Amino acid sequence: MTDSTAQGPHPSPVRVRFAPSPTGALHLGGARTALFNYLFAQHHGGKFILRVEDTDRERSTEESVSGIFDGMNWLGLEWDEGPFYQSHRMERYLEAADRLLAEGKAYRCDCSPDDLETRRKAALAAGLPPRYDGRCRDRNLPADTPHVIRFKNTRTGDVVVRDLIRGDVVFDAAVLDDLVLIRSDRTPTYNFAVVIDDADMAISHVIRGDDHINNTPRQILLFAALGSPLPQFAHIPMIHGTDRTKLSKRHGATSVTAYREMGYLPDAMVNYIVRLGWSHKDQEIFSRRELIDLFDLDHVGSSPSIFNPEKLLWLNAHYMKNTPGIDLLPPVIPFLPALVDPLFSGAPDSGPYADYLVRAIDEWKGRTRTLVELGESLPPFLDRHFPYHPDLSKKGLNQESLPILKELLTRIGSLTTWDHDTLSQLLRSLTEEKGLKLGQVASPLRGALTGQTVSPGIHEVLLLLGQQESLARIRRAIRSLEEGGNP
RNA sequence: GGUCCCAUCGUCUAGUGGCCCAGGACGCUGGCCUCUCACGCCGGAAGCACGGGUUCGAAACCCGUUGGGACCA
Repeated sequence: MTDSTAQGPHPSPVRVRFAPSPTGALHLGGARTALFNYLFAQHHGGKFILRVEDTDRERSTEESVSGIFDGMNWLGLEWDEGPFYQSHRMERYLEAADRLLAEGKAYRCDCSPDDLETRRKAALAAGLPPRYDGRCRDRNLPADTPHVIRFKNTRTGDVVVRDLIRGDVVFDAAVLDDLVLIRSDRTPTYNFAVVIDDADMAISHVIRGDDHINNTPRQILLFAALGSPLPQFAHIPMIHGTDRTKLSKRHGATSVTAYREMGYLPDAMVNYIVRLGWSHKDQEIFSRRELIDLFDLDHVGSSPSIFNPEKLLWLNAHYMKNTPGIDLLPPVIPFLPALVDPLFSGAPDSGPYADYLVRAIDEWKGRTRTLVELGESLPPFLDRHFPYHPDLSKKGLNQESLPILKELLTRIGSLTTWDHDTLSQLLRSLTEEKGLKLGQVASPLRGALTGQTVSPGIHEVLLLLGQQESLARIRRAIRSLEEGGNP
């Protein structure tokens, strides 16, 4: 295996993590972060760890947790370890904070929010940065008074984030605050819990959204204070909506499972989001195997990208067309409408019904872009009672076509073989004898067979429906024309 | 407001100093194929934000400007 990261061979086994806060569904940005972590782990033969950052009990919900798992499963992003929950590790954070306290690397602080606010404003007014002034640093407050635990930050020098995607990002330590590690209610803050977890889980590479890059210098200092080895960092750019702001609910469907409901295939989704920020030369289509073989951090771009639903649609159409009908059957079943007079009885997932459906899917899948469209196209082939499209008389299914339909009824009825060549020859000789173009026969026939103005090729439609059903449908159209003028 | 990041067609991107008066893809568009609709194929319009450097040479390196974004407050 070749190593492709900027900093040479990994000194330790590759262990990456996806660490969502369960405060909503798995959205496109989160899914891409998870995907990049998954692919990186797979590529390097490492481990992909799932960690639920649910320390915010107010905003975290069970629904979000299961929604995130659901989304990851749908996309096929299997994790090797976890899920771990931060809410189950509260004792661990307290213990780590106590150790820092004992080592003089942290201190208790009882400044009230009001005090803090007053001093912050005063600092601002005096033209100073509005950070914590360190009042409690050396007070050695007793443990039995209400307090927060703050990190005793270094105040001089630079903190350099050696980012695999952005290069070195330099922060002035003086602008970093004495950040709170443990709140007065004994819960850990985000930055503290993350560092403890990443250290405990021996994470080798932190691959996450670049909305976290400003947190990184603080985290680096915490790793150092803890005496834990520093992981490598890779901050990937955000995905934006069309208005170029961070993707959120305002931009419409942003959860990945919403796309499942809209009839998208998980492989198309994966292929789309992997190309948002990552590329391999000019290649657009990647199999899962290729992704694992080719993925690297070197070719992750550094500018944010905008979600483009049109391209996702195109990719989905591509995957629909290139997926065997048999594999499209299970996912399309939920999109089939209820039928009035079905050709088959029973469930559509097995037996002759399933066999027929697979053939119908194979005829249609190249003309539909989503499972929703596919599901909508199938009913005329599954149901004897379909309506006639209002444009059909214009398209040729009208009084003038009556003789042709009757001729078709006779000739098709007398066939003893039923294959593409026979049907093709039948239609060819009929058009030649009558001096017609194929369209003048195919169009009314299509209307009679399907009630639709568009369909797969006329021979394929006949083959699919079978001789008896085709004849029944032609008879129905003739009757309807004779009785009602137009169908 | 502070800190940090970003900047190639409308969008996703290739590009790691000469192969680029910039390549691919989506979308748009002209045509071909054709029984309908798609698919497919061939063609077209469309971009290096701006200004300075560095260099024999800059989309690429540096500085600045402008614009955008994220985080914190």
